Amino acid sequence: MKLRREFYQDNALKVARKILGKTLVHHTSEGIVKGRIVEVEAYVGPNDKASHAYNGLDSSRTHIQYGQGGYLYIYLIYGMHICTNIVVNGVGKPEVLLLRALEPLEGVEVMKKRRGIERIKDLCNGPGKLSKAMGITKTHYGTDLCGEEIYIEDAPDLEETEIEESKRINIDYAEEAVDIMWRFTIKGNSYISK
DNA sequence: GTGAAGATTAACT
DNA sequence: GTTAATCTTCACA
Repeated sequence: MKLRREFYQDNALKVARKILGKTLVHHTSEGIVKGRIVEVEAYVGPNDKASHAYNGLDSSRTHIQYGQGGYLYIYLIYGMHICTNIVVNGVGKPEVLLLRALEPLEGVEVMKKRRGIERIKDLCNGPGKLSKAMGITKTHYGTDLCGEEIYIEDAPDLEETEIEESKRINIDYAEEAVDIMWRFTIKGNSYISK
């Protein structure tokens, strides 16, 4: 069962809790790959210094964030890694969720081939890694998650006690925003990033 | 047109 | 723990 548009039309912190445990699906020419979402971070612009949309910045890169939820926001970081984000909330609300880690479920052989490694636990335990393993590239910027190529499959909601909140990672430049607990993980899952 | 910095990763010491 | 790899984007002129 594919998640509908309504799922994404809510504030980032709520959607982050709901999206944990759901399954990201990508239909590619090499086969179908699926991964369970076990770690996300919320970026709530324009008041979040760590967000690319901080201070209401609406450039060609961030523009997709201002549209309605349920679309992919993709960008290249450090010249070599792809980061995959999901736009949430309504028009005029630049809020996104950064996918930080997945638990590989299907198409594991394809992931191994793309990543060039064998250890399953290392396939998707980081933003750049999961993007490569899932076959997501810059060309997927703006892809509609309510379409057929990439979407999220529904799964039962997790118990509150299974969700762990913590500080976000690698945003030291964001001053006071570094202490906000906007990273959400599934407690005890061994596929989350280091 | 130019320059600085980054929501990371892997391979070091 | 430290560092190189590598290129897009933004801010300014």
